Amino acid sequence: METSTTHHIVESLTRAIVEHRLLPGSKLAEQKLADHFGVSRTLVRQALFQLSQNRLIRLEPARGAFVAAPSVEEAQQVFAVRRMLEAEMTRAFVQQVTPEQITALREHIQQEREAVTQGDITGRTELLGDFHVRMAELMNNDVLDQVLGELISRCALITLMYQSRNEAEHSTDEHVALVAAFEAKNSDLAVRLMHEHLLHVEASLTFDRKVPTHDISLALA
Amino acid sequence: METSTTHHIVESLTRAIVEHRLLPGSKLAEQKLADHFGVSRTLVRQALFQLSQNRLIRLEPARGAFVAAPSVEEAQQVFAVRRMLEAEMTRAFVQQVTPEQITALREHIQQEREAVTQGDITGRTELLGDFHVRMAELMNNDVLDQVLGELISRCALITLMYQSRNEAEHSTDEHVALVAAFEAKNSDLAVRLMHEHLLHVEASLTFDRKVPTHDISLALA
DNA sequence: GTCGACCGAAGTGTATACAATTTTGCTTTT
DNA sequence: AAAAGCAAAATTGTATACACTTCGGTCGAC
Repeated sequence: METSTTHHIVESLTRAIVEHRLLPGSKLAEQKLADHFGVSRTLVRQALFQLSQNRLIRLEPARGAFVAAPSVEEAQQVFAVRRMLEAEMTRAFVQQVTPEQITALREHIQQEREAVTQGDITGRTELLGDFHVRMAELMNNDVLDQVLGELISRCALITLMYQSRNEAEHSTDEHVALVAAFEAKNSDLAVRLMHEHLLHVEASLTFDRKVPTHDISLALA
Repeated sequence: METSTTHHIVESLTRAIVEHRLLPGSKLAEQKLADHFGVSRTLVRQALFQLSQNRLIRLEPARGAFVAAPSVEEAQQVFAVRRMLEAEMTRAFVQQVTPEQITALREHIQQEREAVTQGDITGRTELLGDFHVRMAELMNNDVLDQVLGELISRCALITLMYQSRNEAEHSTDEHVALVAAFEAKNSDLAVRLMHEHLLHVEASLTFDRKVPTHDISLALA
């Protein structure tokens, strides 16, 4: 199962949603997608089901698929879980971090800076989230990667909608401070910095800008 | 989408796997399942895909679906994540716990005891895991429920395989101690007890009993 | 006797056909 | 003119048909 064709459709739709070429609330009609990708509805339906598991779209019985519009509230819940999980992850990370890993994280931060200065909004959002996933990867725990990866991708949409350039720069600075604490093997400091970092990112999202939507009842609520 | 028929198939297969009527490694042929449930392969495939997302089965391209045989190693990774997440969850829980919630947890523990004394292995495993999910539910964070629920169901299979009655009784006793710490609002103690509790459960799983399997290459390895 | 190639059966992957439901727009009624 | 009802079109849900891959076994070469 799990063919590469279906995967390609998932990737393509994911990019479109994350890059806001498809706005929250948009209807995703199966036949139109099938025509566009040159496949049958079968594969499109597989892809849509997978996207619904990633919370990028919403499936309504007999009505179809719609691009998800994650609420700020939902993002706050995700951040609450991230703070719980990543605080302890950070503590464990500091205890087993190696100089090579420090170097790798610093290289990652360099990429973040480039994306921020170049105004690559999608790239910077992805890289800023990936910093945390990189940490998880370095701990040799596949389950941890996966859980954290899900959490981060789950609020990627809303982060994209709400995060400004200044806030992105601030995040990168906080990543720098975190790595310094890792290098100093100061786990208490690292945990505190991580906790505050996540609070800052969350706080930057609560500015209630208008969320574009096609769902009338939601737009008028 | 997401029809009730597909859901029924998922539930039915889940029970069969969790109750060990289908052993790890067993092949799940689409047509046989379709005949059994009186539906087409289409719905069976949807159900199988969903089960693969829950890690209850493994899908191999062009080869089919097989009941998962989670390794002890994988379970250990899940427990490592649970310790991270639940330690902090416990801290937050104690800060906002109410007397009614204490009562509700004690009632839950009573159910655990009944399942243990009656030798209801499936029931006790589910209830022992549910204690942790109940805590998550009481925190009004849907994302937390869901993430923790996934983690717990993910090692339900292996817990069932490896946990003895004595170990189950021990778990219940630890739940009692935890609730006492909640009631005393002693968050440091509660966090420590939770951490140790999860270590104990994990330790009880590492006895390397033989895992029944139909996968020859794995059986001979 | 063992190894390898080929062929048939079985099973999965994809497309298409058909059924059921929803949506839409027109007509009718008040 | 607005609302309700109805019928056709569009869309989703399910089944089936067909293509392609894998698996087992037999036959033949060495």
